[in-house]
Order: sequence, then structure tokens, then C-alpha cells
Amino acid sequence: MNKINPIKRNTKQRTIILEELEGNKCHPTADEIYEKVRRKMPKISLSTVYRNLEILRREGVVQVIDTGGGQRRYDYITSEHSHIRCIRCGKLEDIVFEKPQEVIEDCAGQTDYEVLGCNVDIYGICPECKFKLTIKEE
Amino acid sequence: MNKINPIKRNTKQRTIILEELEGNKCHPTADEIYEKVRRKMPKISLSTVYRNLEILRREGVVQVIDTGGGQRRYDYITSEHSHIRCIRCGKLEDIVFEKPQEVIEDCAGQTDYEVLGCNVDIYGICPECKFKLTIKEE
DNA sequence: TTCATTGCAAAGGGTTTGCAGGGCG
DNA sequence: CGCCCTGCAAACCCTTTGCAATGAA
Repeated sequence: MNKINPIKRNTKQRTIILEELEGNKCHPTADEIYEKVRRKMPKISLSTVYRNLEILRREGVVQVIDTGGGQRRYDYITSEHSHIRCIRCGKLEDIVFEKPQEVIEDCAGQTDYEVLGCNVDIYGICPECKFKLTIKEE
Repeated sequence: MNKINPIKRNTKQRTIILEELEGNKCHPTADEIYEKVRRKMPKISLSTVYRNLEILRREGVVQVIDTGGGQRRYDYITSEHSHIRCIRCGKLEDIVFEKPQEVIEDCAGQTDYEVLGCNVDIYGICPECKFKLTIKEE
């Protein structure tokens, strides 16, 4: 769909950020990426992380997930998947949702928008928080 | 759990904010609500708007929609519906997605979460932006 | 050499919070 | 009357931006 603009210059910073994303199975925030990357390159700045994440987002390499107020999370895109989010602790996990195309088709007919895709955001309570709730229960 | 539901008082501010939400078919930001409400009550403060929106969210009266970086939008919940969002201008419109239950069931089996619901966030390009794009032809 | 990219610091913007006074129940 | 709620301002937090220096092509 979107033609990928070639990265103009391969800096060491960009390479390291990409490596960190590839090796990260969870969905780090910009700050978490920064902390990790800083171990390899202590003088890197937070803004460089943000700038590169923005470039990667434009290229379709990472997906940005807004978790409802806090920090954004960055998800290295390997395949189509959705997320389940805990409404208590904000944790995010992958989930395989099999029918995005059906959702898109179901909705495309109702609108004049050019529909590009869909995110299915499922929410609930994770096992840990569920456990804590049963303990605190009045 | 702790006492998180203090006795609620019906203040003029809260009533006016609720009225504005009920009468608003689109999905205003906190700031837009503030501007509207200010016409009826010039001395109301932005933080009061935020505080009440948070209370209404906890009560399930409004839905908070994170539009990916900008301001949050507040949606008075009348019935089950999803949204379509323009990735260029951020505009948000209602859309009727008929199968949330299917999505929930499809996902519930894959996880230990207690699944509570799902938001389907469809995105694309709205007619206005599509038109602008054909002119500029990036 | 060129100019995309960086580090630093400061600005930006939306949202939240501390406080003392106000007003609902 | 108690204490929830408000207005105000300042604090907060995450993210973006300006600028001179750096370094990839």
C-alpha cells in the first residue's frame, strides 16, 4: 500500500534502535527503548529515539499504540495482530484476531472514507489483576 | 477494594457538562466541551471539565477515545458503536459495527484475561482529505 | 562537500494536582 | 455541618522543536 521511503542515512543510533525493537517481544514505550538503548550507547538522547520511532512509523516498520492516556507503546510489526489490554495495569499483550478483513469490509460499505485498516482493541482484566481483586474484595 | 465511590453531588457544573455531552452528536475534546460550557457558565474552569469527565468515565457514561497522540475525545455512550478515524485530520465518526460479540468470543479463548469488551478502531482517509490529496498529489 | 541526523536544552500541549474557599446533601 | 466539589495556578508528563555540531554518502 504505502511505498516505503528509503532510509537516507544509516546512523549507529538508528541501527541500535531498530535492533532493540526487533529483539523486543513486548511493546515498549519510548522511554523503555531509550533506557535499553542507552546501555549500548550512553550518550544517545531521548529525542533521537523519538525521531527515529517517528521515521519508523512513517515507514510502516512500527505500529504506535495509544494506550489511553499514558505513554504510547511501539510495536515492531511482524504480522497482523491485535492487542488485549488490561484496564487496571495497562499491560498489553498480542492476540491473533483472524478476521480483520471481515471487519473492514463490514464497515467500508457504511462510509465514504477510504478504509485502510482496523485495530481491534480488546480490553479486560489480566490474571494478575484479577487475582489481586479477589484478595482485596470487601 | 478501597472506598472509591464517594457520595456524588449534583453541581451545576456537572449538570451542564452532562447536558452538553447529551446534546452533542460529535465527539468533542475536553477543550471543545469547555468552550461550549463556558457560554452558559463563564467562570467554569477547564480542570472542572476534566474532573467531571473522569467521573463520568468511571461511571460508564462517557467513553474516552484516544486518537493517537492529540487530544482525547469524549463520546457520550448511547449504544454500542465503533468509530472510524481519519489518519490525516483526526476526525472521528460513528460507525455501526455489528459483530463485537463475535470479536470478543473469537479472542476470549486465546487468553487468560477476563475479556470485558472491545473497541474496533477503523482508520482511513476521509473524503475531504482524499480530495486534498488528489490536488496536491504528493 | 552536502545536508540528514544528532545531542542538548527548552518549549509545547494536554492533563492532573494542591490548595483554600464554596456549596450540596 | 461535613466533606465533596470548584476555580485558579502551577506542576506534570510525554513529546516535539530550535540550533549548532557531527558524520554518512
